Amino acid sequence: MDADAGPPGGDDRRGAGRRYLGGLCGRRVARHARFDPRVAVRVVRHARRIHRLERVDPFEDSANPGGMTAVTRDYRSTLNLPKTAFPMKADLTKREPDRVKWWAEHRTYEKRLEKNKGAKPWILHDGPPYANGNLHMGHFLNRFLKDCFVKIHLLDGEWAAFIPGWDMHGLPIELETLKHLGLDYHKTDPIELRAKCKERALHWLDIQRETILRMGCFAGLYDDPYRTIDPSFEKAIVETLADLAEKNLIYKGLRSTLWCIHDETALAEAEIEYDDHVSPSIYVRFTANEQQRADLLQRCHPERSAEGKPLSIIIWTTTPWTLPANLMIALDPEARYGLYDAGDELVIVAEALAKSVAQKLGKPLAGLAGVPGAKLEMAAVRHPFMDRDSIVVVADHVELDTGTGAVHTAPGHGADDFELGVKYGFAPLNPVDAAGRFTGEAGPYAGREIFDANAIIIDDLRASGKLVCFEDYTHSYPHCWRCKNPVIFRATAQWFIGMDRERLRQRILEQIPSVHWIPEWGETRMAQMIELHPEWCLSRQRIWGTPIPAFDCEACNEAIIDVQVARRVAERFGRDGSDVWWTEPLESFLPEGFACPKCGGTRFRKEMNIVDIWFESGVTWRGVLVTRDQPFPADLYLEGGDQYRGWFRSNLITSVAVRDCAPYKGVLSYGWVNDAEGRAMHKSLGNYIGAVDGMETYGADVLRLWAASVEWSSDVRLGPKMLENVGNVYRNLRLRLRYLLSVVDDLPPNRVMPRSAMEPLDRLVLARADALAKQVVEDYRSYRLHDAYLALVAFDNEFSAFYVDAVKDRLYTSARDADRRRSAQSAALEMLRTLCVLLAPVLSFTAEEAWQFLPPILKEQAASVFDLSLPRVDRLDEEALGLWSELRALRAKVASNEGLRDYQLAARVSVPATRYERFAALGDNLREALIVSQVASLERSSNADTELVLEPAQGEKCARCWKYLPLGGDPEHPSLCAPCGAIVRKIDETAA
RNA sequence: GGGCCAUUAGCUCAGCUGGUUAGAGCGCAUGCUUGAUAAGCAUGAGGUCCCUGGUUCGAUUCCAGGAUGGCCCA
Repeated sequence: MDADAGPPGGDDRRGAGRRYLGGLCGRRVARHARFDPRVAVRVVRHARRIHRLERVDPFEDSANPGGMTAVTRDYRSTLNLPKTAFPMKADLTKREPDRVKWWAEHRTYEKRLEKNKGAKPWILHDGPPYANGNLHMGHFLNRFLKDCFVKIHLLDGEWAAFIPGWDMHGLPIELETLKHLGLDYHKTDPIELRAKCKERALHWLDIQRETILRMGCFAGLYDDPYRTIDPSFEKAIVETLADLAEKNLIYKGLRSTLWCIHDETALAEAEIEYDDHVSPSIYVRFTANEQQRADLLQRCHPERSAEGKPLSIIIWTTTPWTLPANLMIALDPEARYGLYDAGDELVIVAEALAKSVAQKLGKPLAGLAGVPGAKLEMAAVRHPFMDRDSIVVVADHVELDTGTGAVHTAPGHGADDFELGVKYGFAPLNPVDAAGRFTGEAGPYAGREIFDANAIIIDDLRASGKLVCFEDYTHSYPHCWRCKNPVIFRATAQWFIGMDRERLRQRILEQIPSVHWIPEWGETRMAQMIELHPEWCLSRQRIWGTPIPAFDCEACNEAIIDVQVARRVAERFGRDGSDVWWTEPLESFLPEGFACPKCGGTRFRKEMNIVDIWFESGVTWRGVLVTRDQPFPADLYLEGGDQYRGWFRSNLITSVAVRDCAPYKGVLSYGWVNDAEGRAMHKSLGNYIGAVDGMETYGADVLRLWAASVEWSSDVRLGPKMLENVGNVYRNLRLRLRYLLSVVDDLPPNRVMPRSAMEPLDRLVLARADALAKQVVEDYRSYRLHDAYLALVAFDNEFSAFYVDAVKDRLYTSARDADRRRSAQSAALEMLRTLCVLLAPVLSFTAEEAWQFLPPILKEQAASVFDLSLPRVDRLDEEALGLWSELRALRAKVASNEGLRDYQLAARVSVPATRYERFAALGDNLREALIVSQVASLERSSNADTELVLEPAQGEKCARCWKYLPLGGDPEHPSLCAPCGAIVRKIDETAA
């Protein structure tokens, strides 16, 4: 027996193909004709096709040895070929906008939510995007993920009420508005500016909402979003402030705050960006007077006499303008500091840095003595140009890798410095005004702009001999996130949340482990964020925001935030909005007879600071979940990883402060969207893809599929090549849906068969589909979108190449209403439902489109794909799954057999008896699955336990079904096999 | 500079607690089909598992150090 027996003439066919193409390859055509290479490949394939149609098929010849290819009747019209109006070409950019309208008109989301009413709630609480500017692909990912998970939970039968929102106050909008309208901040009436800001923010909200809807996010949701400018939201903000005041967590105090002299406002940590900046780096002598010199020498106990040389502590700074505010010099208490003879002077610096200081001095240093920094505490030297002393203190933030180990300390101009000032009892000296000019306290520099003063101070130091050295120094320096100018530290009176009052920080840390963090490292990340959180500065000196409901006593200047007053203000804002703070007199918010709790005064000044917008978005749990009667805490917060420091943190702090409970049960974070090379996208780099551009180029569904195809728990990449890649996968998925639609097209509802009545192979494929559904649903429920994507694509492939290819014969050649055909169609219908519902959360547009092309009578109650439910598969049919994979392996073996390859219908396959028996239950479906004409069992006695035997099928090729069978049973149809003959006869009779 | 994350085929990704020839989809090449047809099927070529050490009988996997990129912070 010749197992390699293939159809005769095979070699000729290959030869013919090769001759015709003459080595032409797609890319060469492309270069020549200057088209898209993919188009060129199609051109080549088309050329081959034409060629083959014209040539004589040697296969046909061999089937009819006599060469009598009698041109018989064309039986094609008697087949049940697939048919559907579902277009092959997606035309997403054209069709998607219509679908958006369709969903809105059909109120698809509202209806589904209504249907799920009373079910278990699942609340994804929306972190508000900032209503300023167009949306980028990071926003796309954000919106897609939220939409996708909301849809998953809706399809899973839960009450997934999602309330989207916008963050609408704040400096960026205020600045954008001023710029857009060409207004001068100082000359604009606050109420007018606030009105303009509101208008501007609403303008951006509309644009962003439009974009989000275009993404396929459920319409209807967006009719009534929450907005931080809503009176009800402002009320929640002020109520929270009142609660914080009641709980002793809010206070006004002088603090060294990050301050932008350009925008004239204090900045929160979150409003700072670090960027390289060139600063003047100077080493400066702080020289002791006679008495101080004696004290220092006594502390050091030099072995040799120090004679009469002047003694200085040398400090290093990169901010000369802070020198007028210098009050102290900080040393590391444990590190050793040396007293050195530099020839004509004595200097004190850290021993570890003496070498580098010697270089700066340009003189060798000879050690005279060494002591730990602690020994010098409370010693003093003279300020280089102000008429006062600078006191030596110790601190553990002193670094010993740069500078001199003696740190210039100005409590008015640095966080560490401030803390030290508090510790040693120095009130911060702040000789700089809001606009960055020196005040009278800066002595000779009064009136100068601080950065301009750097050069003058350096010149003066040089002239007075206090300057050791000066050079440019490039380092990472904090900048204002808005205006990009370098910021400074400046001590001002601000409102704070006391992170360390009432064990707040500790209480927050205690809540963190009870939250489900995805990925897991989110837990340590958040703990870190809380541990590192400094006192939270709440106040901002701008007007586009919610006022802090406080006031100062005119008599004693006491800053007052009174719980009862704050609650009255909250009520009032809830009715009329926060403009009333500007339009109404303070008295209208005070209860009758209110007096200063400190001095009894009755005249007050309104606090005109507004609250940090991070605080506003930080109370969305209250402004949305509580205000709109949603369950608290929410099931999930879902944002980019940058929000551990932002919204995840701000909500956690305020919620624990007020309710002693995290506002979320789970937190899911995703990574950054970078370009194809993994670099951050920037408009200036030209690698930026806007959300609207992306959708107009590729279609929202392709972008949605992209988002599911990448592993977004860490950073993801996005570029044209990837989107083309995903586009191909999209096309495959679409065409499989299309094929299924074309199969079920003529299936009458009363002929839809239950699984139990189906052909064995159809039951197997549905068992496999169950396994898919089970996995995908589990993945969906645990937010593993990417795993679901992989499973769907893999199944899609397996399904198409194995099952569909096999079942075509049954679908096309059976009698139209034969049970064996209706069985395959019923399986296809079930498959279609399963695939549509599984794909709907991701490919919302395409799944809905496919569903709408299903014959209405087969849709049952589901007007939209979102009326379906995710399959609930409790138990898998393991036996069927085992059989399925064995069958696939057998088929692969048959199909990959050299010689037989590609000509399977011409073959008869004999399989080992044990195998054959294994598949006995499949009946004729075994032959069908192998796509051969005949299957037989090998004799038990043969030792071919693992071998297949392949031989030419007996009989001839039926002109209708193409299987090899005995022909000619019916004289009227000599080229047909018996079953085909009977079917054609019946068709002819009906037609007649 | 510090914390965290990532690095597997041209691209996107699998690879469970260490164990034979590291897998999938897309792309590419070749062949088949022309009854899913601007489609379908089959086969194949692609890998220094980022690098260097260490632990181990054995490392893509564990440990340490480094490189590159990213986020967050200084």
